[in-house]
Amino acid sequence: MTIQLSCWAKMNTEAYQITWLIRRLFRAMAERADRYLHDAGLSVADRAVLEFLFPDRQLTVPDIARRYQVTRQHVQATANRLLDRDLVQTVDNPRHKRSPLLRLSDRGDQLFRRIRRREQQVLDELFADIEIADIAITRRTLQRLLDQLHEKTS
Amino acid sequence: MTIQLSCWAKMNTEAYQITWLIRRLFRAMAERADRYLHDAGLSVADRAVLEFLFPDRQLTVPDIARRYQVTRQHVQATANRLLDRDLVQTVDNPRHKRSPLLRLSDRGDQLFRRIRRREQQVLDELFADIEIADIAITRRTLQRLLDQLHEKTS
DNA sequence: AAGTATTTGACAACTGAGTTGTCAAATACA
DNA sequence: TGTATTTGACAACTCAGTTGTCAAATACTT
Repeated sequence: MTIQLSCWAKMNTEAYQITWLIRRLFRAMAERADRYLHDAGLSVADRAVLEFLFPDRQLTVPDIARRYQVTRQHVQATANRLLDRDLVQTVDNPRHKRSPLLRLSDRGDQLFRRIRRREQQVLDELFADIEIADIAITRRTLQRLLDQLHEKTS
Repeated sequence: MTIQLSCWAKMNTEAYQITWLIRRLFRAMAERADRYLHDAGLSVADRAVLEFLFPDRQLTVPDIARRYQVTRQHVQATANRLLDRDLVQTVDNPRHKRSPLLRLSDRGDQLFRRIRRREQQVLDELFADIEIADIAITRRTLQRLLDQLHEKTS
């Protein structure tokens, strides 16, 4: 991550470094997350679906897929695994016979709360040394980058 | 990304949102990157290896693996693809008969320069609206998070 | 110099988080 | 009514990696 002064110095802008850092952080965080998710027997995808249903939302698989910006088929597979493990339940959907609403079961709710508590501990540690103002600016900047990316895409 | 006021409001801290944003940005950026990398017939892994050799470094496969923090076997596969396509060349390694040094070929160098130019355009656009001070703070904050994560891991 | 430990390329099988594509049933809309 | 879209189930695929094994090359210890 050292600044290199050469004909391609322009690429070593802070902007470029940010994109690089996002990649590295994604991998490092995924690795960290895997550790405690694995204890609970969950994948990242499982966790994401649980989060959409937490604390008491009722959504269909395609609903979640649209919000998660992921294919319906992928969410379906994840939801089916969670149903098999009784972490989510189906609720009759008055709007569609074949596409039930999903909600957390008691077990799912408890498990997800445990996971969030663990995550909060990790986050508290991770951000302990960083000034609140910087955190706010970072969040806002990342949000703007994401908005910018999505704007162009759609 | 709306703030929810409930018993789990604490989780909707800015810290939590940052980790969420990093995930989303990673995916959005990968999607974007794929578009122009695909035109050049490159994968993200290919690009990473080219970057390690740019502009005129000579490294072995295990060297790159260590710097990239990725398995040697994975880099090997990538390097072999790049060798097949004449984007990199081997140079005899005085320190190891079976493990040659890799360097960019002329084609590889030209291709990588083209890619960087495209990337710089995308980055310029992406960061156009964001204040320089915010970019600096964001970069510094992300770097500190990454350091923090690696510190704990090792 | 010999013997052991480590590093290396090649090969193979696996994983995780997705993707695309197809089918038939259910629903929405003209 | 008929046609277009949405949905669950199933299957095959991709991408960026992983682990594990083998034999050859190198490095370290005595």
